[in-house]
Parts: sequence; structure tokens; C-alpha cells
Amino acid sequence: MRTSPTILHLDMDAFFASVEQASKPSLRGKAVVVGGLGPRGVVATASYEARVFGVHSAMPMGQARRLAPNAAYLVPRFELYRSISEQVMGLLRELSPLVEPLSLDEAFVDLEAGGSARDAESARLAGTKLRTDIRAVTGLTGSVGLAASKMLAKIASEEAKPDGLVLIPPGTERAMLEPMTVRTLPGVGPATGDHLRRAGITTVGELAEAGEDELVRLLGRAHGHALHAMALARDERPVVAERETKSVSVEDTYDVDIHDRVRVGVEVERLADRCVRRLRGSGLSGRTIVLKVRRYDFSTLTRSETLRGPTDDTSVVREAAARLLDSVDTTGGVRLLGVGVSGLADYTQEDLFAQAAGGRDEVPAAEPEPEPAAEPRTAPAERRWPSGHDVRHARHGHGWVQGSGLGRVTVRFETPYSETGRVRTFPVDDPDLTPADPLPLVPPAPRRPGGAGAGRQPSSLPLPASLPKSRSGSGGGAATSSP
DNA sequence: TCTGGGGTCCTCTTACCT
DNA sequence: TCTGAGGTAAGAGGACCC
Repeated sequence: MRTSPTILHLDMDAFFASVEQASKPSLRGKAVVVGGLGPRGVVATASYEARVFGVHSAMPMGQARRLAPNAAYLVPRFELYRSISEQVMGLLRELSPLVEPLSLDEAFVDLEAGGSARDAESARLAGTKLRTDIRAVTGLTGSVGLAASKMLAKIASEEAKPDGLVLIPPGTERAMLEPMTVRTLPGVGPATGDHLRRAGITTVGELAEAGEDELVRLLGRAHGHALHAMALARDERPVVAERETKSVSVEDTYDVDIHDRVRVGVEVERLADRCVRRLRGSGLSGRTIVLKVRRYDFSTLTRSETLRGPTDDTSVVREAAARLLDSVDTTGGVRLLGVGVSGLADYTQEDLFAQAAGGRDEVPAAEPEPEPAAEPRTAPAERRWPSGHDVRHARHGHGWVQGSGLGRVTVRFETPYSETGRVRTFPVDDPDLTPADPLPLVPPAPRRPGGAGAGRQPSSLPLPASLPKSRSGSGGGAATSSP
């Protein structure tokens, strides 16, 4: 293990909720919950104000609403989060070429490899500057952990939350870990935590004392060995910039269990199509087709089939998924269906199955994923005007959907840079109201004084080209044109 | 309370091959 | 020819992560 705390872990604070608060002045300082709003939705992120009420990630939405009935409930806007995540990752890459993103809001950086830090002092400086830069560029806060290994850097950023920086000086690691609960260690979830508790092990110190043989006996070879090393603060895993995708999958949970076997078959076909679209979008093909079925009682089973060669052909994946479905009893109803492809190759090959079935199929590779809100699983008004999404009104300007239903949509007119705005209600088919693209959270840098851009509405956030822009067409002044 | 979606990794069992 | 050992791949399930 290295001797300087030059591995940095960044964790953006309550990322999705913070983005929503930054883009909606009326929600700042308020409880905000982002997640699925259907009857089977769960919380993706809760703002710190909502956490006070006991709301946390992965909690069923119904429970969250009981705990925090006055919170704002919003559907996730992944395109927006992705575009802000790219800005943040860009700042990390200025520190080092060795950046390992873990998700939209988290990443490891090897500062030493980038030459941006050699010792504790320079590492702390780099971390402090990073936090300042993130705030300047995105308006958001992130917590930074610095340590000599990935595990410790991650624990440090957790300790730093929210909006802080923690550096673990080399040599102090074991003393720091000892009193912590085993759940602090990555890889110890509810099941392993329970398992260890029953064996009388609750702290990292007790884990270290238990010895490797005992842990291997309790948890199996790989897990026992890894956990013992971590308890002794030993973690040699390098920061890896490029990770190969191992599988691609799509799944849907249905608001109401599906009992009709024919409908189940149709849904599996649709999932197969979507999965192949994603596969091709990434330029991949795969050999193993996986069908996932969650039944009415939440029991989950998977069935898989490995083909002779990799495929990215819709009809081949459809047919394999249908064969797998034949072996599954769906009596009683299913709440979730999924189709995945693993055993990936980063090339596509014409395969015999497809040729036998009539050649290449019709699904275009570049067709964008439909937005979740466009899925026919919510009521029509909510589908057209998802809570939290941006809109533009011909007379009132830029705003966001506060709620919809009963033929009406309620809009709050404000932008990331305005005061808290006013609320107005319109018929859902009001021709003056159109969906709009999100605005940047921080005003774009001003052009030269008196320049052509002065006084204009800020342009919308540049979204990745492969992602769908809003369905507003050219309506409204939020389009990405500049003089 | 009633449990999303997209992943990764590990373990166990079984089948198959040598 | 039969049998068992050992390796490997596939299939299924489960834990965990964000």
C-alpha cells in the first residue's frame, strides 16, 4: 500500500435531490425526494432536509410519503444528472488521467498518477480546490475523502458528508477503523452484517481479531479473505480508469401484477427489443441471454441460455427469451420482467441463427431510449407533464411542473437564477405550454460586456447528442442557439 | 412498510470432457 | 469397458453497490 493519502474519493451530496434544489429555488432548504412516483416506486435520493424525517434511499415511496407528507416528490431526470456528472468528471480528469467513475455521483482519482499530489499536504490542497471548482462549475457540493487506499478514501468521504473533506493520515488507519461497525466496510450489507452479528462480530476490530480462517469459514473464501484484509486496513486495489461492461439488461416493474400469459410474452418481446437497442448502442453483442422474472410474492428467478456465438440480433434475443419464458411458471402473476445479455464481445458478428431467421432485423441501433416518463405506466396527465420537469409558457416563461392530474397541470415559474417563482395552473392541453430543456445550474459565463448575448435567456444545458432532447420541438426560447 | 433499475461478483450445483 | 478424479463451463441464486 502506498504511504501517502493520494487516493481521492468524491461523493456528491444527495446528488439528484441537490440538482433539483439547485434548479428550483423554491425547493432550496426544503425536503425533496426523487424517485419513482408509481405505486411501486422507491426513493432514489432524499435531500438532507428529507432525511431528517427518516426518509432514505431504497425506501418505498409510500412509506416516504407517510414520513414526510409535505416533501416535494419528483421523478428523476437522468439526462440532466448525466450532463452535470460529465462536468464533474471533467474536473476530476484535470487532476489525473486515472479516474474511476463508480456511478453518476461518485468516483476515485489517483492523484499521484496525475502528478497533482505527492504527500498529505498537496493532496489536501488538491481536494480543497476540487470542491471549490465543483461548486463554481455546477453550484453543487461534494464530499472528498483522501487516504492511501480506495477503501479508506471511500470511508473518509462518508465521514466528510455533507460538504466536507476528510484526510486519513497514513499510520492511523487501524486505530480509526477498530471501533467502527462492520457495516462501514464496503461489501458488508444487511445479510453479511447479520451473519457476523450472530457470530458475535459487530466492529471492525472484532473482525480483525476473528482471524482469516474463521472469516473464511463464516463467509466463504473470497469474501472472508477480502474482509479480513480490509479489517486490517489492507487494500491494494488500483484505481482503474476503463472498466469493460460485462452485461447489459433492462427490466420493468409493473404497477399491477400481470396474470395474462400472452401479455407476459408481449412484454418479454418488448424488453428484448429494448435490450438489443442498448446493446447495439454500445457497439456490443453477447452470447448469453438471461430472462428475469419476479413473481407476485417477490420471489425472483432467472433463466439463461448460452448461444453458440455472440449476437446483437433482435429476433435471436426475442426467440431465446421466449424459449426461456416457456420454462417459467407465471401462475399467480408477475410484478417484474427483465431481459439481459452477458458474455459480451465488443464486436458484432453475423450469426447463423439470424440468417436462418431471415437476416438482420429492423430495430435501428441509434434509436434513443424512450424517457421513463413516456412509458405507458402512469396516468396520461402525469405522463405528459412529469413532476419536476421543465416547461415553457408563451407568456409566463420558464418553469417546472409541480403537479398534474384531473386535466390540469400546475407550474411554478422560476429558473435556477431567479427568486422563488409564482404558481399557476393550466389545462393539460394548453397550447401555450410546452416541455422545455433544463437550464444550466450556474449561469453561463457572461460574454463580453454589451455583446450580442447580453440580456438573453440563458441557453439550455448541452445534453449528450445520443440522448433525447425534450419533445417540445422548436417551441420556446430555451433552444440551444446563440447568435 | 413492502420493497426500482442497472450493474458486479461470488458460490453452489450440475453436466461434460479427459 | 467401467469408474473415479479433476477441470471447466453453464446455469441458478444471492449479496451487494449506487
